[in-house]
Amino acid sequence: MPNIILTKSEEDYIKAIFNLSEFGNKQVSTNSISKVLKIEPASVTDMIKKLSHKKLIYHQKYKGCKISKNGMKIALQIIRKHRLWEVFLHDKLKFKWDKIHDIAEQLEHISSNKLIDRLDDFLNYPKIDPHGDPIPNKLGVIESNEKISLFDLENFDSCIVARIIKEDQNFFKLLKKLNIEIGTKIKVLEKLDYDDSLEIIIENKKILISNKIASNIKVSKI
Amino acid sequence: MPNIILTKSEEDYIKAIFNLSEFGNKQVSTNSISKVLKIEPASVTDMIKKLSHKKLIYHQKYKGCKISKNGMKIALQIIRKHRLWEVFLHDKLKFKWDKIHDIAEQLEHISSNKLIDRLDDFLNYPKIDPHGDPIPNKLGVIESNEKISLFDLENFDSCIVARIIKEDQNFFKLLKKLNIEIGTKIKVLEKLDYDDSLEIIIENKKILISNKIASNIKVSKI
DNA sequence: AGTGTAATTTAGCCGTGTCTAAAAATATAA
DNA sequence: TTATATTTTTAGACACGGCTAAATTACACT
Repeated sequence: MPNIILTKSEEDYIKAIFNLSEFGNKQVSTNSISKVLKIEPASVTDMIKKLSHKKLIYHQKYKGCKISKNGMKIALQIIRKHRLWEVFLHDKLKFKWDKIHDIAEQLEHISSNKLIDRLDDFLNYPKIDPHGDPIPNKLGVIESNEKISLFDLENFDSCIVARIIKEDQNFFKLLKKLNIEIGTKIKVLEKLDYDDSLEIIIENKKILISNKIASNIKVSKI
Repeated sequence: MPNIILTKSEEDYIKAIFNLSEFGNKQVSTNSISKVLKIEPASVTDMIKKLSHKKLIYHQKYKGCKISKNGMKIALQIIRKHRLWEVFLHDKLKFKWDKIHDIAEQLEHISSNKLIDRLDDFLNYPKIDPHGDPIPNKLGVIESNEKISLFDLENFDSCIVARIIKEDQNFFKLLKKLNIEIGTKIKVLEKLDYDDSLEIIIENKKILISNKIASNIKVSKI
């Protein structure tokens, strides 16, 4: 059980590295971290050294880094906090699901285990956040019920939107405009050969979405 | 309406200076700030210069500082946030009233006006926090219903504890041990001439408390 | 295999917010 | 009123987490 106190910056890096690592399996490049955190590569290198010194990641010069067991535990706790706060903001404070991310980004750095456990209890131990992302439990375990991507459906399949992969704020806004959110029913009409975009029906309206959009929407078939 | 973004440190100083200023009336010494924030006087001087430059306080060399109109507005917003979060922690998450301060100390720095307004609504626009401290409204206005200090009661007066003046964590712990909290009924038996301590009855038990304790407990006479 | 480009690291700088040590101003007491 | 004590400020340093510019390494392509 690592109980190291990290700065906000360190936590941001650990979370970013974890998110880029596909559950700790992939080597993460300095540049990719630089991009998601909007921090220059040179600065990223500095922080990589620091986190590597703290044994939260492994680092091979010029070869990117890999998150350690302890780093992963910490990342999962931060993600847990983030997602629980999102549930609070959405369910209790009635924020719209596309407005909660930035505030949760701040709240995730509040440090008190007791606080987060009580919040979890207060919210009734939710399993997913308002974007459909699974919430790790106290021990960092994620109940993984991986959904299929909208892009992988066949023509004429119907489905319910289960999860929105967090791209960025613009992606949320776009989905809002298209009336797509968790629970929305979608029917696939046709996957176009031309550019792999998808013709779908939402609430009796036919629309076209790109394959990029489709692959970031996870669904359950019905 | 000042909408300047301040760092956590700057906010801590503004709050401390406001608290020491007795509603902006009193000149606040460098040393007193140093003591409450546990930061060396030399560092305090630096920050005073910075805040003075931002017109949040006035500063005369060697003569301490005074909080400005804008500084006061900011301080009141921070205090509002702090106290609303305390209500949340106490009423919703069921934290004991003597455990909430430190967590609220972190939460008060979360910056989102919308968040705090929704929280206020969610909590049903509370007028006081769990320590009995009044909560400023959106405009920074405090509904002041100043209570009398326990120390100022006469022999054989009865009262209800209305407010605990925030001294420090030890004071809270002490009161907890004495079974004194907001709403506790107290009867004064005698103010002792010898050292101004007070003999009081709580739940049929006679105890002795110092004048320092008594003067930091505000009550309503019954 | 050699070379050019992209990724990464090093080196050196800067603002923030802290510190210590010493100097200056103010307050207090003889 | 003068000496002493206390408070406050100045000066100079440092850790942190950024930056830019330059050097180095890795990789991809002919």
